[in-house]
Amino acid sequence: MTDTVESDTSRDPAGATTKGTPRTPLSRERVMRAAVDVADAEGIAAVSMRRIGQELGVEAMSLYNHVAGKEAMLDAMVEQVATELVAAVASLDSPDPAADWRGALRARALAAREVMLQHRWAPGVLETRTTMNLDIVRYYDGVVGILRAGGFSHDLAHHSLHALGSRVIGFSQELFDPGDAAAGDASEEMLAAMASQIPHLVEMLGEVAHDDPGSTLGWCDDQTEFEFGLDVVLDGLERRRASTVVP
Amino acid sequence: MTDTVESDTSRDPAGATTKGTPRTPLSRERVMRAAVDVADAEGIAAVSMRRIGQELGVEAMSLYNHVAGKEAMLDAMVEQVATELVAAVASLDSPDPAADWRGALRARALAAREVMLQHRWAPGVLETRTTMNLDIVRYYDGVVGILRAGGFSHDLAHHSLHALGSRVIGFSQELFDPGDAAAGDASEEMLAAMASQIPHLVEMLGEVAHDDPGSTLGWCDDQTEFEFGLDVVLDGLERRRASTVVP
DNA sequence: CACCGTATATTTACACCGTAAGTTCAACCC
DNA sequence: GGGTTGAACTTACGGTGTAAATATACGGTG
Repeated sequence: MTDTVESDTSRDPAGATTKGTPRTPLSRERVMRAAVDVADAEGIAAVSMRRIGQELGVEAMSLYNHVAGKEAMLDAMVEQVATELVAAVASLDSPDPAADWRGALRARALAAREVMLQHRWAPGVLETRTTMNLDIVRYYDGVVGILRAGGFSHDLAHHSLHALGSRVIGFSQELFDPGDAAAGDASEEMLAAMASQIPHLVEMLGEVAHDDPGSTLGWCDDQTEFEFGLDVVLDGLERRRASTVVP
Repeated sequence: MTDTVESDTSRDPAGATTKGTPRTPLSRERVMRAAVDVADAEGIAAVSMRRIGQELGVEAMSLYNHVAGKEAMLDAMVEQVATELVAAVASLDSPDPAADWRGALRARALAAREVMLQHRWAPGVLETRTTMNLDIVRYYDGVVGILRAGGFSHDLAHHSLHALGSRVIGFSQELFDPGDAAAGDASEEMLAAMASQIPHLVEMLGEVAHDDPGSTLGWCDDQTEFEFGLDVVLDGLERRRASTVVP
């Protein structure tokens, strides 16, 4: 690295040129990091080839030297999340599955959830992937391992995977955020006006809001609800597992 | 309406013109039906303004006379599904919720599922909607009604909604179709090669495939798995409900 | 009948998207 | 130096959604 002749070439963002200055080269690594950063900060919709090229001070087409295309880039993005995911799960001292499969699985799901919360775009992208990702599959393999250790038959383990669905990997889609939706405007009086249409919901909302005043309609604690749902499923599975043990 | 001079103007697909022939006018109704049809037949990706304009023998911009924009069109599309959904639920003689809330809820979810299976694009689109749809909310209201009749507190009913998630509305996303994914190519020997990476999955797959030979890796019966998962959740909820009844 | 307002359809245009193909150019090796 | 090579750039094409201006036909009124 000759120390930058500075013949004004000034601020060429690609990092280069006209003499001597070695352009800091692009790399798959850098591309992927930029893509994930943009997605984290501005949502997956903001991720376009031109946009993340611009992020790196480079033309869109240059990215194609390191990524096969957008679809491949999305694949690599979930790959990155998957890596974080296995890392989070690895550095986790969960209960021995043989003694407490529920605790082990619960810990896993919650660890996964923490990763997912840092990449809110990941669930949506994950769903659109058509090719599987090895790390994700390994994660599921671990889940099956826990179930097996806990005394599940293969068949029941298989059903359990389906029953848990995306919860086991740290998320469960919210159809629409009741906060956003209902709070569109005039939330309360609007709801009152619709009372005849949706009496049960209005009544329920009224009581829940009353019990926990403040933030009128942002009434759902994501974390609480996630854990509740997870526990409900785990309960149901435990019943089934226990009933397979011949008495 | 002069009776169609038929001066050959022939097959102008917009239905009109050059003299007399009354153009069969576009209508929000027709636009929406075309949109849903295209989505059903070719997937949501095929739904573009130009494409569905062409479907109606009309230029893309003409659609804007009947729909505010694409986002509004997607809204209307889920609205259509929601209408089918409430209709399906209405013409349903489910058990009396007061006597059998689980049966009532189960019937509802399965009826909803039947609708969703005819519009496979609907779940995905539903998730992207930011504004709520009245019929959908009404559907949820009915769910709460069943829970209440079954003896759920408002609080527990609320948690239950979250626990059930999208299952109560007839679907639960499959992360990726194990059939498609694993069967990418060389399914079996590839799996054998990965056995060390994902031992539990391979073992499970082996056994399940053995028990139910044929269609090597399309081993998951959607309907069965959906019902299993639904029942697991319903079980867990019943336990919680029962434990709130002071003995 | 002639006219004109109104509603509808079309045309044109723009800014974005992903990406195939061709071109420039700096860095390296002989 | 000359040639090679590979990364970055430029250009171009067909796609998207949609704003704005334009053309067309219909219906009611004089």
